[in-house]
Amino acid sequence: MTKQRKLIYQIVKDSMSHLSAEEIFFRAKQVMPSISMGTVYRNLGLMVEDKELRKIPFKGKSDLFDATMYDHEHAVCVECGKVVDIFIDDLKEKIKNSLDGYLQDYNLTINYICSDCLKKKQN
Amino acid sequence: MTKQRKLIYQIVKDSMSHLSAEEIFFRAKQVMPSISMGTVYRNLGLMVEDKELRKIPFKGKSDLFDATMYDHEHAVCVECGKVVDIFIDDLKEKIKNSLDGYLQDYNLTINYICSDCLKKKQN
DNA sequence: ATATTTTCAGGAATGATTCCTATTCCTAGA
DNA sequence: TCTAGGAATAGGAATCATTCCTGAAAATAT
Repeated sequence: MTKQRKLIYQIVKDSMSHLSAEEIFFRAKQVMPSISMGTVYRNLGLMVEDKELRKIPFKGKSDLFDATMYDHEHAVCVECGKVVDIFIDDLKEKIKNSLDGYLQDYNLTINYICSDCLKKKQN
Repeated sequence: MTKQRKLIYQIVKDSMSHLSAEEIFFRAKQVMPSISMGTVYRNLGLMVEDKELRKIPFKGKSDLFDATMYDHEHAVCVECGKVVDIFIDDLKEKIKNSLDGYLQDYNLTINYICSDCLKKKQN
């Protein structure tokens, strides 16, 4: 494991939020100024393959990455951009049961308005 | 409703499959050779807004469009690219219940290997 | 220590989608 | 019927996250 990869992993692991490749790149650059975007993307991709990290794809926006590996979904507030984890019981099982074939992976992305932003809109 | 928009709608409506903007553009061009990609995208976007069409986003690939407006999800075979409709009971309700805020919309994309491709791989 | 393999930095290429601008099309009213 | 004004179009440039490419550096094996 190269030092670049270790650094990238630590940044994602230590973060309590979901980070984009660009954000990871910025943080990594403060520690290792010579690191490049290509290295960030390549290592993130490899770690996702190895199931050390999870990639959360957002169409039209940047992918986000986190180190939380148990099953959960993601909801984005369309007003403030906040991303929260969502748990839906047995979603994976339900998908498997509805499917004629082998389930490789799935992604559920929810767009919502968080309660904070709802309150602001009412005023 | 302009004739471009009517044509685009008919192409999507008449298709039994899920079409990309490029495919729609290609088909439209055969009827109306002067139509442009911008027009296709703009009208698709407007019709999605008006809930006449549904957009199925695929990160890293083209969006697909269909005219089937009831709740359903989509599974893509990672081997052959086939897209099938999937039904999961009460998914919308379950999402609402897990969410602290207002549900705007959601998208569930499933990557799987269809039974045909599974058979081919076993040989 | 040297050869071989892997990874890197930096930047160019990609490709779906959006944006921009000048032109064309519609439509309501005179 | 004619015309002014707004709406929609064609065509192409711009965008932006991501991937790909290349020569250099680093790690590992011999």
